[in-house]
Formats: sequence, C-alpha cells, structure tokens
Amino acid sequence: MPRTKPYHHGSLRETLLDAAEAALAECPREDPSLRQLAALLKVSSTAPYGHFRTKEELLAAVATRGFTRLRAALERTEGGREAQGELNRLKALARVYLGFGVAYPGLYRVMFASELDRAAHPDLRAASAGAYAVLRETVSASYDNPASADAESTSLAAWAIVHGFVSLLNAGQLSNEVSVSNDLDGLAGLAARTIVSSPRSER
Amino acid sequence: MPRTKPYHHGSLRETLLDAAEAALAECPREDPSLRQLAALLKVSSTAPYGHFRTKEELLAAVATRGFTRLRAALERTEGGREAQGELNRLKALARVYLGFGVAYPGLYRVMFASELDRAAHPDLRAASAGAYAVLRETVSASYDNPASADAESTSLAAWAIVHGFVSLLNAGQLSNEVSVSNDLDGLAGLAARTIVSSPRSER
DNA sequence: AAGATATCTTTGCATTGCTAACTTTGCAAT
DNA sequence: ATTGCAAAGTTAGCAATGCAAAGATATCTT
Repeated sequence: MPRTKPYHHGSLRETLLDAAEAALAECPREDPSLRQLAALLKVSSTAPYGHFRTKEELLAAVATRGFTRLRAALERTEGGREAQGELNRLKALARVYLGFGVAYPGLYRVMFASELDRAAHPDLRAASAGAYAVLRETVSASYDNPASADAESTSLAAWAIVHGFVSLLNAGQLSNEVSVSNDLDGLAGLAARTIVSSPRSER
Repeated sequence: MPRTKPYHHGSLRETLLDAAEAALAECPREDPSLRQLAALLKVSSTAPYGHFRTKEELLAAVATRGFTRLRAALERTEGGREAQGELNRLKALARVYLGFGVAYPGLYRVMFASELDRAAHPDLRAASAGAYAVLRETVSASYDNPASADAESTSLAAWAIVHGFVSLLNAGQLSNEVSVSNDLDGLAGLAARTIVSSPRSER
C-alpha cells in the first residue's frame, strides 16, 4: 500500500497518472511507455511497478480518473437540470460529452479501449457507471416512470449516439462529412433531437 | 510489387492477412505480432516486411478487408431493400451491422482503431466510405430528397448509434444493462426505432 | 536506538518492430 | 542454354519495451 508521504518522490502514483495523461494528450493514438514516464519523472525504469502491477493497471487507473472527470463535467453542465425543456437540456449535456471526448482523444481512447479487461477492474466499472448515470438520469427524467425499460433503452441509445460520434470523430472517420462533423454544436443538436423524438410508449 | 506466383510461399501477402485476422479472432484485444505471424507461416521474422513497410500498414490492410466484408454483409441483408417498410429495413440492416461487430470484435477494433492514421491510407478510407454508403443509402431512401442535409444527418446518426452499440458492447461496457444488451435483436430494433422516428423537416 | 516496511534501484531477460546486407529463386532477353 | 536481373526471403543485429528478481535506502513505529 502506498504511504501518505513516501521518501523519494513525494507521491509517485498520482504523478505517474498525471504524466500518463499528459503523454496521451501529446500522442493520443499510442499508449505511453512506462519507461518513458519513469524517465520523465527521474525515477528508475521499474519504479512504476511499486504502484501498478502491470501497465494495464496503470491505464485502468488513468481511465478511471477519466470517467470521474467526465462525470464531473457532465454534472457541471449549464442548463443540465434547470433549463428550458428536455431538448435543450439534452443538447447541452451532449455538447459537453462531445467536447470532452474531442478535447481529450487519447484519454477517451483509453477510457473505452476494448484492450482493457473491465471485469478485472471494478473501480473502473464503477467510475464508468457513475458517468453514465448522469446521462441516464437526465434522459429518463422526462419519463413518467424513470425506471421503466423504455427510459432505460432511450438512455442507452443516447449513450451510444454520443459515444459513437466521439469515436467516429476521433478515429478520423468523419472527415468527409465535414459539413456536420466539425461543428460540435450541430452534432450535439442532432444527437439530442434524435433521442428526444424517439418513440416512448409511456410518456 | 508482388508477383503473381512467387517462389517460396505462393502468396505470402494474403496469407499474412488471413493469419492476422485469425489471430485477432483468438485474441481480440491485442494486435498480433509480426514475428508470431511469420513463425506461424514458417517464414523468417522479417519476411512480412517484403509486403508491408510497417506493422501499421498490415493492420490498415486488415482493416480495409474488414470494411469490404462489412459492406458485403450489409448489402447481403435480407429485407434490406425490398421488404416491409422503412423500420424493418433499417432494423434488418442494424442487426447485420451489430452481428458483424460482435462476431469479429478484434477485427472491428482494428477497423475503427484511432491508432491508425486514416489520412495515410486512402484505400482504407475508401473501403470505410463504401460500407457507410450502404447504410446511408438505406436511411436516406425514405427521404423525398435523399441528398438533403437532413438525410445526411440522419444517416450519420444511424452510423453513430450502431457503431456506438458495437463499441460499447465490445468494450464490455454494457454488461450491467444486460436486460437489453445481449439481445442483438432488441438493440437493432432500438436503433432502428430511434432513427426512424427522428425529426425530418422535408419528408 | 532498532527493526520493520514501503519505496526505489540495479540487473537482467524475453519479445518486439525494424534496418541492413546477403542469398536464393524464377523469368526474360540474348 | 547462358546470362542478367528483379522479386522474395534469410540472417544478424540494434534499440525499446514490459516485467521479474534481488538488493539497497529512507521513513515510521515501537
């Protein structure tokens, strides 16, 4: 277990996560190497192994922090709860989601990397579920029965559509359809409209 | 340039792609190593470099084949064109898309990997655009003006939602919402309904 | 003051992507 | 047929990486 105030480096664990995130910001399409991170922090190549058993564990921790921050961003959304009608609330939320994903493509990639074994990292699952919960609550708030299967389905569709946009954007798959793509507001509106107008049996 | 009938191995290039795909089928969450592929095919470790300049180039070729196959699968969809109403056509297409993505998680991951530099691989872009075209044509067929911005947007939303579902499923992110998740038919219906009911100015 | 413990270092190994230089094979032109 | 040549494959080797021991060192507890 890490101490509160270790000797050499203060708190290497957090610093490693910061460095990994910074590296992902610079080279979004490749995972940072533990050795480079260690060299950057002036510690030996194997120092990280005192805090993470494997590289995947470090990446899982990075992803967990990412979901926590995404959740915070979603909760901080202006017009997220109070404002003018369901459509605008959803659009605002979608806009924040898209903005986050596009602003931190490397981090977002790690967060949703299918390379990570989610079953082996419960805290990661929890953080992810926490971020999704914000979306789900906002979507299902406009349902008579927010716990209904209908509300659940629509929430899922909402997640799929915003995540799909971010994923396609960051993969460079939407460079052709620039008309709509680079305009995050447009995409957010599209996502919100698509979700709001979806059929609901019990509204 | 590769010959029609080289000497030692017949046609190593295609065989390498097959082997890479097979490896992805076995270990979907990690990229195969060139050396292992070479060893499997009983050629030297550097033989692949006669056909691909880098590993990324091989992966791009794998991804290209993947998109070609996805397109073929989408075009082969039963009820894709003829059948009973827009909703059913879309649902059938979505079902095929989801089935493909879930059946070949490793291949699908490489196809949409943000690690690949799409700008450097025009054929990959073309194959990807070809697969998307099938989806777009099906979606926009029900519009008065299939080339309208409206039809385009809805097609994009359709791609985002089915890709989002596959991505979330393969990342293991939907294991909690099993109620709907593991049922591909249910997800396909959800996607189709969400898209069909989306607002269209000029219908 | 002394021991325990977490933290970090040194050493080392196997794997990997890739380069450079050489060899082998099959085809074509003379 | 012999010769020349280009494509395809081989061997050898380098630097980087993830990770496993085993040893060193500083901090905390007692």
